[in-house]
Amino acid sequence: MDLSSYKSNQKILVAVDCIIFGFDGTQLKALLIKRGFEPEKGKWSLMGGFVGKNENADEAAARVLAQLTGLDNIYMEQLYAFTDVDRDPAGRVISIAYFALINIEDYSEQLQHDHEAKWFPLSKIPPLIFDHKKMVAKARRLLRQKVADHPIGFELLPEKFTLPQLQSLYEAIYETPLDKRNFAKKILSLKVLNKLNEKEKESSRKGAFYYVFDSVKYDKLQQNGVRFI
Amino acid sequence: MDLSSYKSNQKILVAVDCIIFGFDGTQLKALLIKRGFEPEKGKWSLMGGFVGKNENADEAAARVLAQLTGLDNIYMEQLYAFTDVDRDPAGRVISIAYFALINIEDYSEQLQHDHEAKWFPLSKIPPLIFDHKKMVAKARRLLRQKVADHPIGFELLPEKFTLPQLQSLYEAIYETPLDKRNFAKKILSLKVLNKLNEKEKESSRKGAFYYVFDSVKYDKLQQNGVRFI
DNA sequence: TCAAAAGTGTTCTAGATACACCCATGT
DNA sequence: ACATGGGTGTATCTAGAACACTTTTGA
Repeated sequence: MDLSSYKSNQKILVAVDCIIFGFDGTQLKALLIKRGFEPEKGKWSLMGGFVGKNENADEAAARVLAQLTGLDNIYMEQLYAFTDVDRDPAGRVISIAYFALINIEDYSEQLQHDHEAKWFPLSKIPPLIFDHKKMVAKARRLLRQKVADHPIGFELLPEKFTLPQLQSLYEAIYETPLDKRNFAKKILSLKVLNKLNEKEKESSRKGAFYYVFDSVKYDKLQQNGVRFI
Repeated sequence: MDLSSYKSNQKILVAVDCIIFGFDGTQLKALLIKRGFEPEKGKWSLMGGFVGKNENADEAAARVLAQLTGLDNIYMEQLYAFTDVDRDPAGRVISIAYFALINIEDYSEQLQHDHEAKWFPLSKIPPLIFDHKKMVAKARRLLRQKVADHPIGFELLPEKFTLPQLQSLYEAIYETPLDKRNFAKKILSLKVLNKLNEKEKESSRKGAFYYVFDSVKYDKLQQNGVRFI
């Protein structure tokens, strides 16, 4: 804190913007909305909102996210505060960006229409307003980094998932093919997945066993430090 | 952004606080100041200040840091935005925390007195105001993480440093002893240090060769991804 | 000559990578 | 019967960990 009194300092609008990632089985996607008001009305944008009087930024981000997706209890994390003086042409607004991971299937079509929202593959993000492109890029870097040693990839999948699904997810995140033998070996060696006695039969004749993430086993491991990939 | 107009939303004071790390050859330390104004006057605190009308948070943090240390061009990075509603009892203030690494020798005694500032070993941080303790803890986690794959440890040392000095630094950061043979092997295998034909003779009879970090060599390596430790 | 820190090499182990075939099933 | 994707094991290589003695030199 500096020596000047609180009163003489300038107050600033504080917003949150959410980079919402989803995975459709093949591609990693981000949820964008068509901005409904000026400035930049009609342009693609991240979902955002202002931090209110009686909430912190985490709460504001959760509120904004619930508004758009109808979902609660989403995995979410603060990414970075974007504070450039002219980032918003309409006035001095800083934005605290959050990144969120959701299971794309949980997201209702209805809300998609209500908000003119759309999922875009990361390779096909349209031009975005303000500094939102930077936000997406930063979120993507954090996702890669995080997913290597935290069990957050599962947030992007249904509760029950198959190893091939999980592998596709990692391949999408890292944009690189992985060897399925080595992948299975590595993931299963962590012993944080429980195999179910049930197969997913949509995508192959043979069917692939479902697994679920076991957070209790993970927590026990956690002490040391885990590498997921 | 949300549908409500900009005007109806609440503006908030935005501060920056700096966690300043230094290394004295043995211990990792943080620079704290005795707060000179209310609330909490006289308590230990991080160095901070408000974000002004015509600067972004990075600039504000650099300004604050220069005020306290007289130093420019310091390694600095945004850490996290702390936004809890009641974090500052005097009003709604959010704080964007920065962490900075300085060479402790560059820091003048004079300024230390001017600001009633003092270096504290991380194991002996006194009670701090507001949420500053959380800030320090978070900064420390980031330092450990960062230093593993970015060449920032050097920021804490003089330009010329010896391998034993560098090793002590890593030992202080990770709070664990390291094997000097393995350490030297690993660090030198990166080939980003240049050995000088000159020895540091203070701390031993034999003397230890000085090295300097070669950022050009590092940049070439950088493409791939490096692990420092 | 001895105390104190610097410097240096080898072996072992574990994890990462590369790689190819059989299995189950629906059509 | 065959096409499709699922599942599995082994050999090799590389990086990290463990470990002890010699060198230099000022006092």
